[in-house]
Amino acid sequence: MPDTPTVREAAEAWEALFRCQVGMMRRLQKLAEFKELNMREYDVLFNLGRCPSGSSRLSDLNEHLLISQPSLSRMAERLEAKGLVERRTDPSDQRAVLVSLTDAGRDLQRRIGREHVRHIHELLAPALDSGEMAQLKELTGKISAALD
Amino acid sequence: MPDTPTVREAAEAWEALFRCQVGMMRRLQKLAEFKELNMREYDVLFNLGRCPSGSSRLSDLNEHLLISQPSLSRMAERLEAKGLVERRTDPSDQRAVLVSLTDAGRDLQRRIGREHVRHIHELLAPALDSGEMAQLKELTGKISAALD
DNA sequence: CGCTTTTACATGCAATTGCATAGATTTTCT
DNA sequence: AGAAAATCTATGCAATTGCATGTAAAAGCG
Repeated sequence: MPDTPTVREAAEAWEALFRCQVGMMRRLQKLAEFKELNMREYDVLFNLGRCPSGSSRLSDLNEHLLISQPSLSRMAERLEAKGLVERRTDPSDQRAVLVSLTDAGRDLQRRIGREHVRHIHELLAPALDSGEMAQLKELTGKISAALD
Repeated sequence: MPDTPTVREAAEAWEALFRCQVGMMRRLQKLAEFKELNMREYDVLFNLGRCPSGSSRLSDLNEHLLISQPSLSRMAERLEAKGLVERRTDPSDQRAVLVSLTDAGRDLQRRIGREHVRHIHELLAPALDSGEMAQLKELTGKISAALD
């Protein structure tokens, strides 16, 4: 029967997850697709890409990232300078800035994304079978859900 | 029967794991235990703490971290200046630098570690039961193993 | 409605980071 | 052994980051 976890069990599960993430990241970061855009910047484009409305406030975007608010503010500036995103004041809240992908940004995100996904598959497929992938997705999904 | 995973299944599992990690990190980073030492620095002390020999080459240490080699080199400098680690040339390889925890470093790592583990438990326990923790540990462990 | 508090983003500035490279040692190869 | 290649760390330097703070707009409140 599912027992309530001990501190040790939680710590060991987290450590394993963390190490796994570091190991994956170390390999993924070096790949060619992140030559022109590093993972942090790609992550911004990726998050914008899956915005239902097509645009997002900087502050909302920031919730999904590990970087600080000032850092994101400046990254948005740089991405705009590269022509990958557009920034405009939110008409319904003059304080806020809405960011959205330009066509070039969307293209680049997709191009990098395809390579990225291919490499993820290469790294994970030897380790887990189809059922285990589903388990991992479910377990980590539960944690994310519990954090909100 | 365990099927070989599709690209999509791998991508979804990875995305779920990644999001989970970001969510956890965002919460953990802000906590009081990382006021005097940020997570990256703590991670260095943590890795040194579990070195069987008590010390590690910078380059070996670097394998477990996401930061670059020059960045670790300078972080070691700063940690030494804070009296948390010691650095000495590896007698068996004059190029290498062995880093080890000082007593103060070990104490600080343990003190932070206790709080950290407590908070990890607080975040994870509502999400997963004991058996699920074990599953998560095993799945992520398999991935880490496959990466080597 | 005025006044305080909160929220959202930008900016000054010092600290940290990564890239490219150098310096020193070890390893490999012939 | 001797030359060439690989390995390990350090450093110059520009770019990025975070912290503290500033500015402007919105929300809350008596």
